[in-house]
Amino acid sequence: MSKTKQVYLSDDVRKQNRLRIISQFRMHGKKSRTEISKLSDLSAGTVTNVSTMLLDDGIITVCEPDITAQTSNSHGRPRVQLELNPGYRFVVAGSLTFNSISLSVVDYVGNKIATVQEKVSLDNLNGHEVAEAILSMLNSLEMKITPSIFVLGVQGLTNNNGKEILWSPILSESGLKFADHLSQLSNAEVIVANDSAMIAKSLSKDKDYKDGTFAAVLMSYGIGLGLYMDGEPFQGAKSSASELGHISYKGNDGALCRCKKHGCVEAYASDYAIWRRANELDSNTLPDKQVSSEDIAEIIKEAKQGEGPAREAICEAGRAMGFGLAIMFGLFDAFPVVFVGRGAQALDLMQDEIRKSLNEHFRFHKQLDVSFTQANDALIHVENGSSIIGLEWLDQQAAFGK
Amino acid sequence: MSKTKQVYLSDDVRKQNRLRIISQFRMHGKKSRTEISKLSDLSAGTVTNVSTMLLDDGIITVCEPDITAQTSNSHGRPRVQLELNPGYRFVVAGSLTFNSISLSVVDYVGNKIATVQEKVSLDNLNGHEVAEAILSMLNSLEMKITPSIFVLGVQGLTNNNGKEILWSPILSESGLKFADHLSQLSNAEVIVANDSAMIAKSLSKDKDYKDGTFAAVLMSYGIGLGLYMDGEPFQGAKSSASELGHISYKGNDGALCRCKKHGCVEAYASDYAIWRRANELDSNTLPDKQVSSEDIAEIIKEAKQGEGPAREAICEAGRAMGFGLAIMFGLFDAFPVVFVGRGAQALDLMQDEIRKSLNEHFRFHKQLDVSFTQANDALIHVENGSSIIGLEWLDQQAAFGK
DNA sequence: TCACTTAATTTAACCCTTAAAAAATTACAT
DNA sequence: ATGTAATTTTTTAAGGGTTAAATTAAGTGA
Repeated sequence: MSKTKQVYLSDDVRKQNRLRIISQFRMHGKKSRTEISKLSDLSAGTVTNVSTMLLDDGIITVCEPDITAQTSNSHGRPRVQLELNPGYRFVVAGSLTFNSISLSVVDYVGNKIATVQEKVSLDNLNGHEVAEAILSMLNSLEMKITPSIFVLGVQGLTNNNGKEILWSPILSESGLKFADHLSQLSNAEVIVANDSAMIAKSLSKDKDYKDGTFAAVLMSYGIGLGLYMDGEPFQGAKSSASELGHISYKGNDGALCRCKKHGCVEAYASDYAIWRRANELDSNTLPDKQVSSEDIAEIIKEAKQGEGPAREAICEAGRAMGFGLAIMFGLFDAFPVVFVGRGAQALDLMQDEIRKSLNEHFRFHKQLDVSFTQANDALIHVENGSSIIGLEWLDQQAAFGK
Repeated sequence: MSKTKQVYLSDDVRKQNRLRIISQFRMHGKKSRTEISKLSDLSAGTVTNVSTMLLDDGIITVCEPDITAQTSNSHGRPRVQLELNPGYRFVVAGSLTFNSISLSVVDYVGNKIATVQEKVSLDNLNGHEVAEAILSMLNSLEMKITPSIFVLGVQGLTNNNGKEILWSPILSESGLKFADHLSQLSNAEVIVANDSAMIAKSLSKDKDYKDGTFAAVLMSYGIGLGLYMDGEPFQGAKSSASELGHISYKGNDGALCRCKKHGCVEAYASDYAIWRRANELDSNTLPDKQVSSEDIAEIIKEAKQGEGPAREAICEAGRAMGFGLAIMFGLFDAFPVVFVGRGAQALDLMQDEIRKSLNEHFRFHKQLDVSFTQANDALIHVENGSSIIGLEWLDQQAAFGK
């Protein structure tokens, strides 16, 4: 029944309350003790005690009284605003894609204080070399800070523990204990996570999706899926993302997929599939070209102009996607979907096909009222999600000590 | 961040520890204070305090010293065994099927103290009448106890809150707020839950599956699915079970499904589908006959004797099931499956086909080492799972007070 | 300057846990 | 029988945490 050994000693009460107060600052930014007391439902006394400790530990700081705020025109002792101490710890949030590494240094408040991006073909490098590349990029920034944690979004399958890249299209090695490499070199915590899961994490903080149930579908080199149920990320039993891309859409006489089987959703809805179809290439061969954002933009432009192979490619992608969603909604219930990535920019063009296909394949007696939206800048969301993960990890450390 | 308002006040510490101790008795049966202290990781003093309260509240009782246990040949003050008080509260655990209601009265320890089963065609009754039928069956037992909670397993889709039957093949009404009907008449708590979910709950207490990840697949009138991930039941966003039966297996030119669409897994793997195929009927019509256990047993017998329509029906069911599992495993990762119900009795006959189809449709880069087992007596498991749910509810009430 | 208001801190009471001491209850040796 | 050792259970005292209430701090306004 109580699997996880939970101890409700006074000591843990204090730790829980530390986290509670830190979380309030994380959510709301600058707040006075009184406000925190109300928000956290803890007594004023407790907030005073805990804040004193957090101040001592350098986790929060006292804000300079805001001169611009003029007379507060309120009576009584003025509130003293506190906030998370930006310099307490630092997160490196990053994203690894097939041809680039991009990193951001984020302070404890969540401000991005530096960014660096480099074109690198990762498939030539082994785990150790990737780790070295990351650190040398970081060194090039010549910052005087030491990051406490790296969080990296990667395309592909990662282990639930955040330590291994089980498989990734952008790396030659598979089953890579990547975190260990970087961890040893940097002496910091390392978490590797699925890029779509990071996008979903980022979106989950949007007020539209907060505490809700939704899916982020990343349409680019492959089809990624990040799922939130009741505000909590959904993960597979052992590995990261659920596979939407490799649902069998057309059976084994369908188009060739990167996974070497035929008929997967990905073989119709990913960027290479759309490009292949738009260029009227053989659906039984994989294009050896890396499809670029410009290629997709071009196809979308053509598709908008009317009937033709470009339009047909987009529509077929929509039908495959609708099928995949129908299957997923059957297993999970239906929920809003946010499309992200290059392919998502064609959402308005393919939305009708998605819905038609979804309705055709969706089975009875569940509600089917879902909204589709489109989010731009997949990369920003990956980094943002990674940074949130990193900050949450730091909050845990700050609350429960090390 | 902290969505659910969790209060870690001293008051709740006591309540948590009450639950912790109750759970130990629930798991291990008769135990002395000393043993509970070790098991629960609470100090002897706390266990004494809490047990005293639990004894006062009638939640636990002192066991009669076991005369047969002879000299304990141990020095010191003998342990006093305590156990859950069987008479503290009672659960009615039941199962509603298309042609019967079956109920068991279970005491607080978990002993089944009475059972009653009746043939009733539920599709002629409305919610109120079903509730009345249940209570009159209970009255016929002439027991002097008042149940505190009813937990009923039903085929079909139930709401996550356990109060509504959203859709069930055995009832004419849909969107039925069934719990309210029975609750008002009985003045007790009522939970309605999906039958497959109850089967999975029951199996989750087996040592083979405890704390694990597995699926219970009920093959009978339809295809039911009960899922456990890391020892926790998986539910859809709003409604109960995930749908394995209505995954599109053959596309819209496939066999007719009860859901009025074509090509669902259920249209090949459910008992009516197997019967239809074995009897070489048109796959575009639904048999109006309710297939019985005997019908299925007969088909299995024939299938064992060699090639022919019976054998082919079973194999086709296996292929459909394998396809459904492949889809599911893609989304959730692969895990052991327990087959239950009439159709499951053909597991040995269809296992090869399931695995072949599974391997064919399962997509790359996830482990695929799953065990298939077969559990008999679906009904027993439904009732057992329901009873566990009821007892857990009572434990919560006992710990946190009302 | 004084009354008034609001924020933050301190105080006193209370709850719960634990470790240690005490009490209870038995086995066994003499 | 009786005393000693062993073991379980209860009691006690100390310690940590929380809260409500009282107090102190720090402003506004007349």
